[in-house]
Amino acid sequence: MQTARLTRDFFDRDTVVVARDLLGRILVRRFPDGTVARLRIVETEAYTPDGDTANHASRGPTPRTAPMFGPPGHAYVYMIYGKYHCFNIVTEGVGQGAAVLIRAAEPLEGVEILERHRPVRRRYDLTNGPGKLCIALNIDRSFTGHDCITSRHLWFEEGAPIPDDHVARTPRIGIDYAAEHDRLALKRMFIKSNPWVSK
DNA sequence: TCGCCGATTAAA
DNA sequence: TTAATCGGCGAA
Repeated sequence: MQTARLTRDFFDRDTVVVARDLLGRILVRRFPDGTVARLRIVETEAYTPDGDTANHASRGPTPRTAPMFGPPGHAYVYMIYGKYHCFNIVTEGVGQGAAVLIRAAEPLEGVEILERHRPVRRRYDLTNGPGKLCIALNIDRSFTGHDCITSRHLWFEEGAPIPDDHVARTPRIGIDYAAEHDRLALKRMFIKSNPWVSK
C-alpha cells in the first residue's frame, strides 16, 4: 500500500530521533525494468555528528564520506569488506556529517523481485542485514549522493510509526574499533520480536 | 606508493 | 571462529 513520501524535513533532525522514527516507515525501490518493491524498515543505527568515533565522518570529510556532509535525505553508500554495500540516509544539516544506517527491512510488496537479485533458502535471510538488504535492492556505490527525496528509483514513504513499547535499543554492531563511550551508546534500534531483524 | 583494516556474511 | 576481498585512508 502506498503512503505519502517522506520529505527532506523528516531527515533534517537529530540523527537518533530520525533512526527511531524510521522504524515502521517504508523503503521503496523502483528497478530499471519498472518493477517496484516496498519494505518496512525494522532495524536502524544512528551515526551521530557529536564526536562519535564509530562514525565514518568523525575525522572530517573525505572523498568517500562527502555525501554525509551534504544535504539531508541523500544516500551515503559505501563498500564494506570488499564484498558488500551498506545503505545510509544522510541526516541533520549540511556540514554535520551524520547518517542513519538501514540495517534490516521486511518485504511487503515485490518479494519475488528482491529474490531475483538474491536467491535465498530461508525467507528471513533476504533482507535481515545491511549487506543483504543492498544485494536484494541492487544498491551499490553508484547510489552514493543520490537524492532520495526527489528520486524515482529509491525513496521513503510514511508507512506507520511504531509505538515506544515496541522499540528496543542496543549498542551498534561491528564497531569494536570505536571508543568505549561510543561502543556502549544505545544507537541501534529495532522493532521488538520482528523476525526480519538481523541475527 | 605501501600497508592496514573494516557500520558483513556464510561457512566450518 | 574464521576467511573472503578490495577500496579508503593515513603514513611515508
